[in-house]
Amino acid sequence: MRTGEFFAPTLRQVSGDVEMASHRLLLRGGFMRQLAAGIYCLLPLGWRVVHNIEEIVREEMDAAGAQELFLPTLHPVELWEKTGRTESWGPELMRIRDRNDRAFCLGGTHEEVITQLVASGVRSYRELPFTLYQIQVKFRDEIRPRGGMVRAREFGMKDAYSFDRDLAGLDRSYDAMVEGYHRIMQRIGLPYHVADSSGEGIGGWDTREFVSLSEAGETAYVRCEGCDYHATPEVGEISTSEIVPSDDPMQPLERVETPDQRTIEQVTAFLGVPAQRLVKTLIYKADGRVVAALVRGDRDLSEDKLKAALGADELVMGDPATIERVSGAPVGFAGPVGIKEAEIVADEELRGERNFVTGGNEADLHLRNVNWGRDFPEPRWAQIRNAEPGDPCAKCGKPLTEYHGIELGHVFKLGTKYSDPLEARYLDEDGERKPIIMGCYGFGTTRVMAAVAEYFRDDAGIIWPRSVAPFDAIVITISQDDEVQRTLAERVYAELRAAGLDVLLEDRDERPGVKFKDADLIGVPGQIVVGRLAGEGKVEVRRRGGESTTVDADEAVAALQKLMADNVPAGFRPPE
RNA sequence: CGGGGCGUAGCGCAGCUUGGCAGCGCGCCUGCCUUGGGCGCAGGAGGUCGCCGGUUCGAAUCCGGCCGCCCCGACCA
Repeated sequence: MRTGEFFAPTLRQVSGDVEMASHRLLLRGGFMRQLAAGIYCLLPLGWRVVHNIEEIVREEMDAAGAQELFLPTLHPVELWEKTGRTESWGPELMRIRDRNDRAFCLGGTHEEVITQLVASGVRSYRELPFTLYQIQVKFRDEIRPRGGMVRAREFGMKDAYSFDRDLAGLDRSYDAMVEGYHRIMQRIGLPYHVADSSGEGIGGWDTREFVSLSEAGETAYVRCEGCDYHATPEVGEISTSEIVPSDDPMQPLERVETPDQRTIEQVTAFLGVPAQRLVKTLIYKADGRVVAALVRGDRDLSEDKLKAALGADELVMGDPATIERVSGAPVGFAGPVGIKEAEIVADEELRGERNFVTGGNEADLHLRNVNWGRDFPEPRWAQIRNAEPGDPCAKCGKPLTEYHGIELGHVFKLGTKYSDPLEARYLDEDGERKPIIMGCYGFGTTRVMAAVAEYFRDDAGIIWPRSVAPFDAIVITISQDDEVQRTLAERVYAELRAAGLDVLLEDRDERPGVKFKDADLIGVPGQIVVGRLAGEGKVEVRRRGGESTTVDADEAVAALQKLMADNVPAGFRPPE
């Protein structure tokens, strides 16, 4: 391909509004253009990168035994109603209507469609197990898209679904997918971690995320340096062995007027008490019954952990009416003392706390020197708070640290969450009809492009790993007017292509600086410069972000292949 | 959804406070010059100032409404 006819409009400047480095570089390099908030055109360069990522994913999915298919983007809304996800997804589900006013949505994921499909095609245990996948566009009406392809409303994703007879089969299918994901990440070359996480909008257990490290990443994770345990804060396990009962004497219970002081910040400021001396009371409904969850004022409640502790299928925040009913006070003053109707679940950490401040279950009232066992019955204890940096690791006791990352892959065991409501069943050898056991496995292909650009870059532009690079190499003439250079460049270009490389020939009549800047910006791994040494038959061979050498034109192909033997330039360090 | 900011030439921006010829840089076109890191000189094209309405002799500028985009925050009692 010749640059003169290749559609890759690079930009010298992009709006100051665009903050994330990968976003800026992908726009500047002509990989993508925005059409609307969170919606992007992939230009030839960007599409080549995504295509390369897709090919790696496709090969590894096939190698793991999965079969590719292609499902519709338009889904009848009734199908989503059957699984209750029109409710749980709410406005994130993109909805449209057809000419007959029939309600459809644009697929944000495909559990419903594929489960219904499989339900209609599987009769017997003899037909199981199998795993299906597709590489498709997904639509999610995100509250706030950001970072270009990091969080878009329309994005590319590979989604796979496994169908098994039983849990043991699911474990095998799941392990095969996890293994495939490791191979995909290794082939792409992006450093990554695997973190325990929660089911979010999909639902399930043994959920893990494949995460690319990035300070610009929008998701926080905790990690144990001691045993390399990684998790999202919502599920990260904290050791409780350090909790010791306080031997502070219990002080007499005190009522304090706190007019209009509802939030933790307000109450700490008003009473002059640090947040860790407060206990906040959060009212939830778990499968319909009311629960009061207690955590220390400076902690975050983990709905995932609370849900697990209660063994609940559904957990939602209490609505204001419920809160007022059980607490007898407007929202903002709930507390455990004298609360009605609600089961009290307290974070284990509170075992070690005495004389804390809670809401008073009366308007404008808080209580000081509250103690469990005396002022309210000993609650049910469970770990229901988010892990934070500094918390001891549950596995080895070392303090957890925090980092940010970009979630690229997410694997779940679903069980019968979708096969039950959609009646995807098979007849087992004992003659019994049983629900198919499912797993699902997502991988964000367009997001990977952004994550790679975020990690592999320098001040001049992107430094693509060979595995996903839009081209293998670019041949640049210093002076396009110089016939010797032009001829030699054409020869090297032809030889590189004959060697099976995907090559750009920079044949524009631009000044050298412009060509170099553009070549660095788009980040093609191999650069061959045909310049003043062309008369001697010599060219310069460079690795973007790496080493360079001057060789005889005859040796250019071999020299380039040697410089590009590694997927990523040796000694590469990410910025910052 | 709450808060903040922005919308002016293909791109990046100034002008708006104090109403009076629509500007700058880059890019683009033509010519000359130049050719190892976003050259130089000369000439030129290119605008419904986001949209609708109002005030005014006169609106990019003031007022109202709408649309779009960006950033921050969001069940924490």
